[in-house]
Amino acid sequence: MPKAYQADKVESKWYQFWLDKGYFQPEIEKGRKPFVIIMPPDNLTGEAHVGHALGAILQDIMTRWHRMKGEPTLWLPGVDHASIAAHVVMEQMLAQEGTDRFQLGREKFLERMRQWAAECRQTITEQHCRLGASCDWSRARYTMDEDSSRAVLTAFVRLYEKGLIYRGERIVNWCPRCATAISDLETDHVDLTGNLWYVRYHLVDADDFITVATTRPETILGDTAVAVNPNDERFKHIIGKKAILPAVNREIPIVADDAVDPEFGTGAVKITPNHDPVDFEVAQRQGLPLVNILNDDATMNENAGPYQGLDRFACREEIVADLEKEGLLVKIEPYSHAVGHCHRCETVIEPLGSKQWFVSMKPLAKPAIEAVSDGRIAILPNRFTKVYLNWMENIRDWCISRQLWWGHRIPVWYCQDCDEITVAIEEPKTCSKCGSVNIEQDLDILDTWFSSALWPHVTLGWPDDTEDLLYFYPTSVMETAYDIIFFWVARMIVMGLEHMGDIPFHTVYLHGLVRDEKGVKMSRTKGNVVNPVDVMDEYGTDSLRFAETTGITPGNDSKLSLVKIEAGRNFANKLWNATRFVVRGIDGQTDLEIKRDQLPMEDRWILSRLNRTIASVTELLEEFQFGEALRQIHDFLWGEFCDWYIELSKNRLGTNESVSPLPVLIHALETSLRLLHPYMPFITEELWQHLKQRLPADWQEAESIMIAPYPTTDESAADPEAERVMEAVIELVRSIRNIRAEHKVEPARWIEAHVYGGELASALSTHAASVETLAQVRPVSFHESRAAGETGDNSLVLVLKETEVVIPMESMVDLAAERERLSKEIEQVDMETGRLEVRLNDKAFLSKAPEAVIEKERGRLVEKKDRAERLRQELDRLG
RNA sequence: GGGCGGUUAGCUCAGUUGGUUAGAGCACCUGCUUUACACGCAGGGGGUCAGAGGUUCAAGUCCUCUACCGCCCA
Repeated sequence: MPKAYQADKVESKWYQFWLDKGYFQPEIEKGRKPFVIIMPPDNLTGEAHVGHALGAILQDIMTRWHRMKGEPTLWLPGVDHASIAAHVVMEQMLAQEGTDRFQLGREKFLERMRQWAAECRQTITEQHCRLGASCDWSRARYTMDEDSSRAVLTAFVRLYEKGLIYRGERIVNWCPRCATAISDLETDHVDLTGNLWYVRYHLVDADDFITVATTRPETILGDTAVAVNPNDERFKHIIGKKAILPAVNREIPIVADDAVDPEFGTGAVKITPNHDPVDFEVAQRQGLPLVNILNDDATMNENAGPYQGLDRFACREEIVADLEKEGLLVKIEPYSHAVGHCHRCETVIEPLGSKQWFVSMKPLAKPAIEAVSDGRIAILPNRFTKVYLNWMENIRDWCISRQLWWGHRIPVWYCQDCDEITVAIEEPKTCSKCGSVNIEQDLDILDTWFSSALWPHVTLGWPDDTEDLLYFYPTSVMETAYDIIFFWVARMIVMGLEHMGDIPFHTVYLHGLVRDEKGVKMSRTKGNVVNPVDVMDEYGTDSLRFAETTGITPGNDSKLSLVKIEAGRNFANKLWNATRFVVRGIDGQTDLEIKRDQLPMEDRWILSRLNRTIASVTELLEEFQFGEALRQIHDFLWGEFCDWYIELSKNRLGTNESVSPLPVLIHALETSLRLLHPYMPFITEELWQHLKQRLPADWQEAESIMIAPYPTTDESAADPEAERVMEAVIELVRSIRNIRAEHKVEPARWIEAHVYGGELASALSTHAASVETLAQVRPVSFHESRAAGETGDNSLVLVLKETEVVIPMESMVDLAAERERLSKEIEQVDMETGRLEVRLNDKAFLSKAPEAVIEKERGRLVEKKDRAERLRQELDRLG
């Protein structure tokens, strides 16, 4: 084994090995509960991003853990066609070629998309392999493959037939750049400072006028009324009269409507029903006509009269200028308001009256609310439950039609002869009512999220009753980022319940967003995206996996920094070398069985500590506390196994005098590797194989660590006595090292030490050799207690928890400094003793605190008092 | 306007049913070619847990309010 771990030389071979062995594919074992994660399908456009990597890493951790526990484990990967996002990217590419999708035509455009999609899917798959994702590629799905497409159409038809999908004329969010309607969720509201323009409308047949305020003066062209509040005394006299619209000179009525807020602007508002959701409702109540003034690209249409052909914002400027010329512009006030922007391309959206397809959400939401509120689905962290319920309880109908081409085309055909609409999964030849062949399919496609909402059951085979669907549904965990809880998670719950009659998953685990070192959200436009492949190339996959999972907590954002990645690499290297050390010891040894009845104390100690670590890590994994579980594995391996157990073992390895530490070294290391495997699969496999290769054939049955059993606790390994003694040994060594450093004793110099161990004396004395080596003390002697006057004047005395160390070392002793050191320690202990005494004299504490707590405090007090006493004696002795 | 989260060592963050003297990594200081590892070893310094009030025998942890930062919804 080389001196340092080289990830690039090691990682490449194992993924292929795992694939070849078919470890990622579960066996269907009827009667046994499987563990199932459906991977959130990656966006076609979603190039390598450490945020996606985090999701994949967490899912892989869960998957590998459950697989090692022996459960039939399925992690099903997939890719999403990302309709609108793909459009944006492809249209940019086309623009660079000086063309656009309309020039290209629908069929040619789709052909280009299919080619490009195939390349993207390849890249996405390779990235997952690099990450070590142990997902079942044989079940990989793509939202546009034949089965998925049929499922999407089936869902549409069934919902339509149940009256849960309908077509209607509504105000939708129109993105002029994407040239499509988008849903409310895809519309981001951004607070912008604009203006409130006060515009005067003359009244018909009267020398009077009414002033309205608007943030969008260009919409004046689409006004069909002015509205006032019916209770507003200022305007009562003009209700029913007519006003003249500036610029186009159309006569419009003045109506009264409760929706008008008398506090806003002048109290009179213009009504533009085709371009504002509130006005649309007013128009419905008041029977007002709709006038559309916009083309699909947000230029003004023929209804805009002289402004036809202008872009909406150019039109705004011109119309304001014209109003001013005519003396109709009363004033301009700065005004801050929320303006909708397209989630994908950040273009200002236009509210627009339009005929679209909608999902009727209210009836569908009801069971989805129940499933979460009654606990059948748990959302972690729990605070997102309220967020989910709040959204679901105020749900609005979902606009699912998109005027785009890349996606699932709406399975609806309109008869040109009788106006009947035919809704079918298979393309019909004739109208279902009149039999005419003169039918045309709806030009629109479905929102990508409509197909994503079906993902858990579709990937398992729905609408067919496949073996997979029967066995793996409902799935276990949905692991994804919290920013798509509405977009995706909520809708999956809705659709899973609707189509399957059962929840799609038992637990939703939401991870936070990965930000850059400064805490800024990564984005391509900001150029602060960390490419996981670059990190893996330089530091190895396991370093990235460590960096992304260390210190994380559910639902909280994390920052990815080079420091964490380096920490991962350093940890990997530490493990590499620890294994190198153990492996070196194996050479030639054959008797590697742990002999329980003759184990020295440090062996029993490390096994006891290992057992505690397993128990704790298991508990944390069960609670989805991945960051903390990793920290504990790390601390055990580095802080206990490497720092102490390996060091302690060195003395014994060279000799034949004592029981060989090798069996325990191997056992503790190998078990820890299995404990760590879900987090750092490559290095643990490599090291595990190094061990396996050098050990007897029957040492481990499994041919790979990833299918070896996950460590379980062993009550018989718990050994409090060994932990107590070893803690004392460690304390001993540490305090001697400390005093050496304080007195600047050269590292190579041996000093003498006498240890007074009380009831631990004989136990401690068996560690004489270890204390010698680790603390560089020789000779060292062990005694029970120190008789008065036995200690020479020129000795340092260390007063520890249960023990004392006397170091006779004339040249080291500076009496004044010693007194100060002891006084400081006494002061410290006295403070603690004081606190404990106050507590233990407090009747309230004694009567109300649990007995166990009181006992613990009593024990501590005895201990502290004892130590304080011994420290004082020592100070007295120094005079 | 409603809701949520954060504020802990110089930096990044842990600290989950309230119970020892609040931890880690990095950074910093002092030593070290100790026969696995300088991607390392040993030792050290560094925190009024944002502020105020409250509940409790006991509060970083629970409650209320305030400040600042961030997010979501309308």
